[in-house]
Amino acid sequence: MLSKKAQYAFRALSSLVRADQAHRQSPEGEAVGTPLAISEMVKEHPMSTKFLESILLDLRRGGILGSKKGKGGGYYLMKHPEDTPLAQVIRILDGPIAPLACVSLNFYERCTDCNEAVCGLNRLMSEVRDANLAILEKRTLADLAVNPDDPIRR
Amino acid sequence: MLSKKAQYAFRALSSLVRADQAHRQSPEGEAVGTPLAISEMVKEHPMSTKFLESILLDLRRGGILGSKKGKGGGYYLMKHPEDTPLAQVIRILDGPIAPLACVSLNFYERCTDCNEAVCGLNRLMSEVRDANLAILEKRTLADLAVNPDDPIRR
DNA sequence: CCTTTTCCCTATCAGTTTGGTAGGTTTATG
DNA sequence: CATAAACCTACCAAACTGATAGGGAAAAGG
Repeated sequence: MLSKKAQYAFRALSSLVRADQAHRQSPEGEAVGTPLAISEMVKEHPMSTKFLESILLDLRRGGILGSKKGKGGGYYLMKHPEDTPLAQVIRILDGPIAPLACVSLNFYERCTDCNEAVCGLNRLMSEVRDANLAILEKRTLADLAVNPDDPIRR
Repeated sequence: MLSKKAQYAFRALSSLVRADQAHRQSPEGEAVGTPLAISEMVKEHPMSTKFLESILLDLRRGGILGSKKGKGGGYYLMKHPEDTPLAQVIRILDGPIAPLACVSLNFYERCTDCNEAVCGLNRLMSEVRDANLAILEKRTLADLAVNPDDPIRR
């Protein structure tokens, strides 16, 4: 199960994606977006401001967000939404995606008391990991903001 | 990530599957297997006896195992190994398989502050859930005990 | 400058979960 | 009746989770 942390992150990120899209559509749209303040995100998705703050900080340290201080400041996406897979967000906030440390690509830890080469569970959980990654590495922040009722997209 | 509880469960279950197989191959093999004592399982997979005890109790309450008390007693599988999907074991010990309660089939809880019909995260996490279930409902206890180096199976 | 607005940082906290231990009760076997 | 096993309840320390508190540092605008 995703932690509240990751869930809140995805909500805030969906606000940031929309801000990013609006920004890019404007005439003088640049690579780096107009910052969106925490207070704005909380207005859209009611939650503890301080808690969200710590989450956004993590995402910034993780390289997903940039920030700007002072009046008119806030957070913005460091890349195009399509270039940040959901997997990256989850890893920063919740850690491993794999169901076992001994099959994790990014948080690997040796299994102390099983032979990985012949361990049945290891093999099965590798399957599960791959199935998860197939989705979470392909799906990106852009997919978060999509409204399925929108007219056909290309 | 799977809890230690689920991991230990899978180890013990792999012992029980092998005991079950041995039993079925014997001349007078019956539907219900010869019980395997906790002490035997711990001999094979070193872990806290008492902790494993509580896990096996959960599996019995969950309908996966049967038990027999007294001398010569122990635990045995209630069904053929191929008839118990891994998903069932995980649900008993770790709860939901879905990454969000609002997309869980067995532990569903309404999302208080999002409209599920248009929530992007909900849609994406349903995808993840389905990918997981495709594996965990298909793979069974029988797959736990398979040795990939064995000669070709049919 | 000075004020306001914003992000930044550290510490703390109550509640829950996790992994595990202790100690005894009940039931079956020989 | 002794022994071996499952069964049950309670307890515990450590970690994690979700959240709060209280400032500090920097940018922008007057």
